[in-house]
Amino acid sequence: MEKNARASRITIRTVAADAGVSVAAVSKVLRNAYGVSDALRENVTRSIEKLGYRPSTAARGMRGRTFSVGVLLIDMENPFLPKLVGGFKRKMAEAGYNTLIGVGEARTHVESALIESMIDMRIDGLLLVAPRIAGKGLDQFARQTPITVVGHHEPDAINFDTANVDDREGGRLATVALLKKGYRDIAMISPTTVHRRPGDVWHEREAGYRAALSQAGLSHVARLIDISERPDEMVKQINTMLDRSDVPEAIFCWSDIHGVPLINMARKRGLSVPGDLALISFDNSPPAALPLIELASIDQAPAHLGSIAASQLLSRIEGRTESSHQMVAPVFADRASY
Amino acid sequence: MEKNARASRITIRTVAADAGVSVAAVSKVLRNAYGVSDALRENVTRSIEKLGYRPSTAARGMRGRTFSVGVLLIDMENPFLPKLVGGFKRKMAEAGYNTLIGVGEARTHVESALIESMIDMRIDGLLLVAPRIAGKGLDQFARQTPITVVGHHEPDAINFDTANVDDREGGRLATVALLKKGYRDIAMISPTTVHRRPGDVWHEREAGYRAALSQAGLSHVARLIDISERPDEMVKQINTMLDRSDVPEAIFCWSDIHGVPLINMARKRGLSVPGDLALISFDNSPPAALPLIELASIDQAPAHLGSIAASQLLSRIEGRTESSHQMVAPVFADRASY
DNA sequence: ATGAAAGCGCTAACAA
DNA sequence: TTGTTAGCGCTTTCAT
Repeated sequence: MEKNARASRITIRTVAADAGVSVAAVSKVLRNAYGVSDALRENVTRSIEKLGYRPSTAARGMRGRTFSVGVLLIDMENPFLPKLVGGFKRKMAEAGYNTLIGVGEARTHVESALIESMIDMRIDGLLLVAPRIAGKGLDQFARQTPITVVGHHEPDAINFDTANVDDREGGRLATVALLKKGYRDIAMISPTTVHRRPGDVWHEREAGYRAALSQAGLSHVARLIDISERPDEMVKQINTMLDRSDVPEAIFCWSDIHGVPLINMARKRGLSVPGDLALISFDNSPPAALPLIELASIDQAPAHLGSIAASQLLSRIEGRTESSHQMVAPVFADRASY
Repeated sequence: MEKNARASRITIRTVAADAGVSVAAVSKVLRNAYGVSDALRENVTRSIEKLGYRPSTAARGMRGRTFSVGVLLIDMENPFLPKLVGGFKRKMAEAGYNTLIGVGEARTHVESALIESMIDMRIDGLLLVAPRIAGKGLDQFARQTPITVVGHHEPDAINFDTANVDDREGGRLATVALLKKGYRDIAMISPTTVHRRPGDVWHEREAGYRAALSQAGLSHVARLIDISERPDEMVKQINTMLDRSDVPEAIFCWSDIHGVPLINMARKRGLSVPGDLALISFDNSPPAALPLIELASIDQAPAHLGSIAASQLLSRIEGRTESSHQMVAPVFADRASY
């Protein structure tokens, strides 16, 4: 450290000296520990405020809790995420916890590094949002810190919790809505080629799509159209699809990430949505609701989901060991795109 | 801690024992410190890898660096931010630093709590993006950790650095573009009533707007239209504005946050943009580029800005004490909205 | 070149 | 109820 001239810190010892008590006494007041007289508490509190003392999280982390939790986001660009994080953060704040966020960039080694780094900082728990790491990898980390996962189903996991929208039901809702309008040629757009693992949300959404078709006796029309996660490739793929002669009547798109560009590009080509192409998507992110877009979408109630995840994490931190796997009901954001 | 059965940690002592050396030796290898033989280094490195040892950031923070930096974001919703953070994060990662993000919600006390919490975790430096805290408040924090500020001008600050787009020039560019098209009745939309402090970006953008009008001999037409930061109020205000009989010919909007809803609502009402209303905005965030929106906007080169901020922070961490205040040139993202 | 030992700022037994 | 004290996992003199 080049410059150690940075304001010399006020430590627990400074406070103890000022209040004329032991450091243990100050520590107890800090932690609301049992067995402190009102007089002592008040005395210490006064000193703390007078000196503007703040306990060092780093030092606390070496023994007890840091009262900080981490969130690992798959990326920052998905406009669906802010509300999720907001709901989580609010609930954690009520319980006195700070929320720190890391971005995993959908790359497993970035994710691992970040998770390890947060564990090494002694955060008290971790929320993973649509992590690439799954199964045994998660279990491994769950041994080191309480973990809740959102955006990935793993109903049999016992060492960590999950909170998800019922993705299957969401896929079913969307498909049924299209069927009710009389569409029969209904395709689904989804990343079908990369990173497929059981528990991934697009598996579930696809299952709902197939279930709805099946129930309508239309299993044979099921058609999956692959889409890349890279923006430039995605644009190409959408163009290719729209160029073809067999453009579906209706499309259920696994996420607004792809649904919003699709509706934009289709209309820009002069296609009428829903006239020439009906479209329902997933996530109900803010862009889908823009007046010029009006894309029908399945809402995940993200703030609520975040709040549930926070509750799970809090109780894990408090010592719960049985796993909790929660699902919330999707809500159809009905708009004129189908 | 209820459950301390969590896998007992591999510490520096475990490694030292395994390698048959002292903890000091291991620490030196860890930090690439001076005076370690190749044999010892290799020996220790082998043990570290064999045991899968990772140093505790919390413990490190008590003495040396944590190799983690914090980012304080004003919010997560602004689609302009991800690229900024991405550029910053990439550069910091190259230098071996981890990036942790906090969200200040545009509320000074949330910001303070978060900054303090990050300082208490012993992060090595801090990037503040459009903070509400300014001036002396920033100086106070800058005494405790290296700080770089983006999205807020404070060219005279000596204890921290700033990196910004030339907001004034951006405002000028936008206004000149409107003037060149022949518009004369050009208004600016900006939050004029709340939280105004010198250095805020909208001051600068407004100055550029006024400068352009002035140069065209049109100072007298300058008209500021206030806009709220709360989404619901904002919608009301835009409706009110569009209801009036004196809707401007052209509008320079301080940010896409408001420009995107505006162009949506205007067109939804049947107004042609640019036919009935010309519009140029600021930030060039992804929604502005959507085919159905095509909103001309001033680009801040956010990834570059983030990268510059990272360089500043790194050199501060290395001990630089003179301040650095950098500006990058704005780029006009020319689209058919004016 | 290597190691012993004294902290860093806290928490938590344990004593008083 | 309060204080003493032994760590937590590291870094960093200072000896050797």
